[in-house]
Amino acid sequence: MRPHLTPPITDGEARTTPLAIAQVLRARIIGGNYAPGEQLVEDRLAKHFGVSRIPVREALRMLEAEGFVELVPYRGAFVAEVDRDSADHTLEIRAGLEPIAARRAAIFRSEDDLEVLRDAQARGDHATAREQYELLPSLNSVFHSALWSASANNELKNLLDQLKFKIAWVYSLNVRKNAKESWQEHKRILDAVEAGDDIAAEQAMRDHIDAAIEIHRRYPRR
Amino acid sequence: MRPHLTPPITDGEARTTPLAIAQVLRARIIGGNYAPGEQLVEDRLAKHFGVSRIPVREALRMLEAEGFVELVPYRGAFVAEVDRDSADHTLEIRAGLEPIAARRAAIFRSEDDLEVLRDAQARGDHATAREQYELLPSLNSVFHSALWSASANNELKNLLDQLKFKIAWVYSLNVRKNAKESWQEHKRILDAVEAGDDIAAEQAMRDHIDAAIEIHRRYPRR
DNA sequence: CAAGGACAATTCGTATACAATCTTGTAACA
DNA sequence: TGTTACAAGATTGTATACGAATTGTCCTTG
Repeated sequence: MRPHLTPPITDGEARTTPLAIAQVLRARIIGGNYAPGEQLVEDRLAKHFGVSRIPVREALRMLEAEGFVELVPYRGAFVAEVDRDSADHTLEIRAGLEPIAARRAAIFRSEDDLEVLRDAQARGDHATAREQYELLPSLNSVFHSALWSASANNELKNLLDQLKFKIAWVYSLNVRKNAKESWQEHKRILDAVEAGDDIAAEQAMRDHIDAAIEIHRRYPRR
Repeated sequence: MRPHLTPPITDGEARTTPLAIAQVLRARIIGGNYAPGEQLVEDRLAKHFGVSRIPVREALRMLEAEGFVELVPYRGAFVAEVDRDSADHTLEIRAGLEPIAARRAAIFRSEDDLEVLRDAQARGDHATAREQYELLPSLNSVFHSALWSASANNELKNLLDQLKFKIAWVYSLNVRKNAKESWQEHKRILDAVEAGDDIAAEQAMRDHIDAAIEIHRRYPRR
């Protein structure tokens, strides 16, 4: 399967070529390999990945929808600029949506959801206690993703899944310093979700996001 | 410009062919011309629009990002199903975002923004008083769009602009009965935005959206 | 008669080729 | 010197053609 280009596209397992290309490009944009505003020339990318321009174009369309590139007709694709303001704006959107997810999760969570949340929480605590900070970003991602799934609102989950990459981009440089507080906040959210207390879950998540934004404001990356 | 296909694509002015096709398809999906779950065969659409499959594919990618179609690799594009739940879920997302926009609008609105808002409000009141209900949906859209612009959060505006179509889809059948109350609520929002009272604006918008959801729940479309 | 496999038909995936458009540099002109 | 016109180069837009995956059908086989 995927006849022409298995070698260059290193991504683990993407069902289609455009998806694989999009993942690589997204990771590079988040990782800062491309300068903001830089043009992504289709032909160059196509040669780089060893494919034709068609799948590259589709990948760029996906990244456009996620806000990582801007597509200008007859001009090309340009890496989006993430200035201080647009970072704030993205976090503000997150602040509007995550509390809703938490509230719903407290109502609709299944036993399986709780399982995953408890597990992520335990691993997070563990890693924090041992100061294995490099593990935290992915554990954090697991915790939040599990909450979105538990919210039983698929549109919301999809939206937050998309935002996730952008938030990762925003946060990319300053990994949150106060890991311990962060996982204490998670604990509070988890407790509320377990108890089925939707109001408390919403409030706990609101506090959690606000704290993250506060930290982000205090230690600006650029 | 747009060499090959000016006649079939009736859209007003879209800069590129895929955009024009996407607009037509979106309108048809919202308008109920395609059954939910129905497959949109690229070849058929291409012939219908008098273009090749390439621009059709790009249009479908856009609609996928907006949640109107589902793209399955090697199977095709299918019109999304909007059941009762997913409609609720979309409205819930809106309920999370619009109050933020209103709060920010109260802080950042320019004199031009206020101009547009006052104008929309006046026209809405006028149309309501004369019972010209057919004018209300577009005026309502103008009012809300102006608020999003005034919020000075471009990411939020883009997101709400996308959601707009889906919300239109959700509401498509039952135009809100109580137009008068709706525009009284707008008035309250506008007053708060004019006064620069961000807390009041946020609360007024929250009430407005909640009322809309309540109506929607009371008069289900399917 | 049910289960499994070969095959055909349909549809998507993408490589190639060429047309349309935009940008930039240059030269003629006021 | 500043401005416009134009041509060349680069890049995107899309039509065509063919390869690949999926699905359904019909045949075989136990």
